[in-house]
Amino acid sequence: MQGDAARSFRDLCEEHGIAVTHQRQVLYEVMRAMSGHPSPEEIYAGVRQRIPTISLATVYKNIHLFVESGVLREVSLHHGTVRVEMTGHEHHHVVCSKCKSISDIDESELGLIPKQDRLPGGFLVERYAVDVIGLCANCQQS
Amino acid sequence: MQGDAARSFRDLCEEHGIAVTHQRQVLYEVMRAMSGHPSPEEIYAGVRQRIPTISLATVYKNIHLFVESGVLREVSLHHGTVRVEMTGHEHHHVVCSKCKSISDIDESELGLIPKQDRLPGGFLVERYAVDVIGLCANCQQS
DNA sequence: TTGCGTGCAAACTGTTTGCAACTTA
DNA sequence: TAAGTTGCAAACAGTTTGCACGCAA
Repeated sequence: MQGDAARSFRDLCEEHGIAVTHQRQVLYEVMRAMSGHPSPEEIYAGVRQRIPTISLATVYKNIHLFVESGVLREVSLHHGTVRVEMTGHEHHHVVCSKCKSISDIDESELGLIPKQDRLPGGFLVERYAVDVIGLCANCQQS
Repeated sequence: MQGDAARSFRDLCEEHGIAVTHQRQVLYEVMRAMSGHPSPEEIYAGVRQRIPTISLATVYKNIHLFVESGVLREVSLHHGTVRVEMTGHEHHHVVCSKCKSISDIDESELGLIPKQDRLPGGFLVERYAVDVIGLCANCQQS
């Protein structure tokens, strides 16, 4: 397992021509293990458990690098800080407008979205990001 | 026209129990006249043409107020700063992942999205916000 | 008149940058 | 060894807050 993850990360770096450093490897593993949509601070806290001397600046620099490489995806969720998630299976987000909690929803649960590859005007579609906004079960009570 | 806008703004304030100040009225009119998804700074710049002494803090405070009242909607678009838009006809957003430009797209142009009022788990849906992410015509050339 | 709203300045938060020391390839 | 990466500290941008004064109701 460890071996597999290490290998694929090594490959990933090779693909994108970036160096394999201890920090990056741990960052990657920590983010893999984190569910949800962690903020840079949360990732920083996680990595610090294994590399106490890591700098927040390094975390930011590598988050950007990973986003550019396509390892991470930047998620835009009516939030104050940056949130990221590992790129993986297609899903969308359910956001409570009151408590701001976020959960994932599978595309199949949402009902099929009629996707177009190209929009009038020549826009080339990469993906659709759907946020379902409303009230979660808890917040409906108040 | 002027009269209508002033009247409806007055009503809006009454509905929400907030005072009608000169600043708020101008803010509202300026934002109405702005197309797209202005940032607080842009709104500030616009209002300053008519009230040069207005404070940025006032702009922020009233943006929050308007968002809470439902006059404005906070838009979440892979951007560094807050963006808002007037609430009005339903539309979604097309975002270029390279140059970060944003344009609106009407729901009808997008193809129908099968909307549910409730999601498994009891989540009560208010609305769907769809971001179509990809490359605009310009950015495809490079 | 009373309380809400404004403007100012200072504080804060999240993020970015410059640079010397150190690792990776 | 050369190029890329790290950690630190300082700089920044956007946003928020506290408070005295002023205006709407």
